[in-house]
Amino acid sequence: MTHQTVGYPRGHPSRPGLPDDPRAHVTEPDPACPVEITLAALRGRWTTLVIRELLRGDRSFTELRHALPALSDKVLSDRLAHLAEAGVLHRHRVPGWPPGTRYSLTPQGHRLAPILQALWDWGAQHQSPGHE
Amino acid sequence: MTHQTVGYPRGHPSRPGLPDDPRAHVTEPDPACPVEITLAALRGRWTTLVIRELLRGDRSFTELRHALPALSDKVLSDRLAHLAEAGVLHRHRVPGWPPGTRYSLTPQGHRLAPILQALWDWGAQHQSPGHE
DNA sequence: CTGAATCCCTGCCGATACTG
DNA sequence: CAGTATCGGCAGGGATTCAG
Repeated sequence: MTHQTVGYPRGHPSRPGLPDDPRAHVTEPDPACPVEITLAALRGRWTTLVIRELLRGDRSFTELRHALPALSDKVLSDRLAHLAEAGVLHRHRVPGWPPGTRYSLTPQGHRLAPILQALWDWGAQHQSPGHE
Repeated sequence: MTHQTVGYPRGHPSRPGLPDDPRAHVTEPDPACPVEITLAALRGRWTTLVIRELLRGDRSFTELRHALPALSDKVLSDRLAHLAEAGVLHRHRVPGWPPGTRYSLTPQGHRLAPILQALWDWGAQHQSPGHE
């Protein structure tokens, strides 16, 4: 997926990174676009479910597998690696035996909560009127 | 992609569709999840760029092609069909010659603006500290 | 002008099996 | 326990071509 978005019709002289921002005027998908960065972080099946689990507190690999039984090892591993690289979560290896790793959201990851909330609200509005 | 998200750590007794909502507790991807519905609407390369153009006003097929030169007919057609089905935009055929079709956002589509803004802001925060 | 049909190629997802 | 390696299937995206 790729994006380069945002740009309110009416003028907000200098909102953070908006219509004034040159990046809001790109004519083709650009991985450096902030919108794309965020959507890239959220992309992938299971991704938001993993984030939801971590919003409730830190978790181990096994706890995540238990919370999402239909999620395979490989995909969970992929998601965790992806989210770690995206700066959404943080790995913490616990020394000793049995070897353990805890996963917790970074501050940046916690800032996804209102976004997920907004996505939820839009989708809920969409289905309640039942226009489709 | 699939999601079932949202769920603030701290208790909000009855926010719209949140931790209290049973759908916030699903253990596997569900297309009926509001979060998934929204992400599905935004999914696809070029999708948010098309929405951005329409946020600035209604457009014709050709105007969109001109605004996004690297976007092929087929993909633009796909995106418009997808967004129309998602309830984001509305087709309006103009009778006469040359045959024309105008595309404009639905009210639901306009409600994506703050979401795209939020996505932008998160992504901008992400890259300014330059942690990657 | 506005699309739909086709073809190919790539990347994601899932299952299975294997290491530290 | 916490992953990685590999393989196959399938859907998405782009170019080209054709039609209303």
